[in-house]
Amino acid sequence: MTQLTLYNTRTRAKAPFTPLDASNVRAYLCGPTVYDRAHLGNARNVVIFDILIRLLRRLYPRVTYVRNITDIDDKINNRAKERGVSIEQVTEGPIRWYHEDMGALFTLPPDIEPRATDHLAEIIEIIERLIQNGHAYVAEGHVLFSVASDKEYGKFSGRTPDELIAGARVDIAPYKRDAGDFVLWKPSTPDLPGWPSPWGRGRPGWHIECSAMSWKHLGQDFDIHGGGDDLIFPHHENEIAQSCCAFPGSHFANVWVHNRMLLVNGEKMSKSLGNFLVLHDVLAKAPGEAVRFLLMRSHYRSTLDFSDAALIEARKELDRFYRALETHSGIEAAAEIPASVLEPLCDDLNTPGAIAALHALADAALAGDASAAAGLKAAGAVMGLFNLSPAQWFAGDVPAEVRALADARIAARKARDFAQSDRLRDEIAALGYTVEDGPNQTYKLRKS
RNA sequence: GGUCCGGUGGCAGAGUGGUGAUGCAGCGGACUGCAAAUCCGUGUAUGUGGGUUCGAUUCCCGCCCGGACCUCCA
Repeated sequence: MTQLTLYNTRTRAKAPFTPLDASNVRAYLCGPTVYDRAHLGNARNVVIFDILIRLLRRLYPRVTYVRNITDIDDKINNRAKERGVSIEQVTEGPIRWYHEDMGALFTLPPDIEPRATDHLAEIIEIIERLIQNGHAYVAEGHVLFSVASDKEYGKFSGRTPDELIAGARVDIAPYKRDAGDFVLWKPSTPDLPGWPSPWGRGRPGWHIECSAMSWKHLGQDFDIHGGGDDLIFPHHENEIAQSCCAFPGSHFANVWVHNRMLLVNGEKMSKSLGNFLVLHDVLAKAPGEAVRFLLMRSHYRSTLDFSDAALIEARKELDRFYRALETHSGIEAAAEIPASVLEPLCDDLNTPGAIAALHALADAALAGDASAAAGLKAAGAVMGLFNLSPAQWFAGDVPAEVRALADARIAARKARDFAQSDRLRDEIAALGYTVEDGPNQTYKLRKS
């Protein structure tokens, strides 16, 4: 079995992956805060993790994949207040859209998709433990984590408490003992959603829900925790602090996998900059698999600058793979993933390297090598590619009108009326299709 | 300001201490009524100045440029 190697943010180094329990690899991905449509950056994160999960499932008998939904959040509260509706009414649409959009990218659903609203008991228990352990304190109705109580605090993201204070750009709440202390629980006014707690009616802070949900579903220690690299600080630093201090002796996640941010026109795509591309809009102008492929064309730890040109290129590359599969139509995927693909994937998810190997397989398949086609299909499965039949990929459901024009064109060609034949080809092109002639008066249509 | 990452051909994008993958685009050719697809051939690159080395794109240092985090963000 090929050994999987992953870059671990915690150690800032690549290392062979060793599961805590090889019979059940446990992984957690920070999921969406559901108040809006998912954007393309969310998609990169989920697609990359999807490939990791597929790969792990090839390498280990069982993988438990947990991806949470954060449905408690001030932005959600604000929307609910603006619209005069419940938070459930705010989150219901975004959750459905999220599933639809991620499904369109052929990402696998997680095994467990816990919601913050279902884990108040666990959240409260962790906070109580932290207070008991002397890692948290109550102040003016808030419960705060005391960073000074945790000598490990800051190590993960590579910063010192001094740096945190120096870098603080926000007003420091007067009830905080240290500038870096963060909220575990905060009071809710009557007009805001709230839950009963030993500290009064309130709501959890931002980071605690992930500590609670990963604990509930994966245990105190688990294998892999993923997310975008903008979450390293403060989100993941705080998750580690909360979980490790609540459960002395535990180490929380073993390996931390962070993908780099997606850029648009050379700038980070973010909600605060307002330059984010809504995934749903991108999916409207390109096939989901092309979007997926685009997101794996560069290594997950390097920046990816999105452009329409890149999206077109991604689609063209997939065309070639589908053409190779088309020449061996109906072929079954090989039982084994070709080593030329598996090796780069196992080397810290080197998807561009794997794609290069895919091209070599496609070349061989186009030259008539059926085993290469079977290997291509197997390799595609672990990367979440080739989900459609070649006919679906190229043409989808061809309108009858286009079919009729193509049939008429074949008739014209039979009669050697090439002027008419070319006119019909132009008409077909105007409807968005390209017609390719095959042997013996056959043709193929594809979307142009 | 502090911390960190990166600069590879027209574009996208890997690897590697020893003549620089892969794709897209381009060019020439085969095939085709013409195309499309496919096949064959083909040009162009390691930001910059030093250092280490028999040899550096790869390691080290300076410089320039770009990006990220330090605040809600995947």
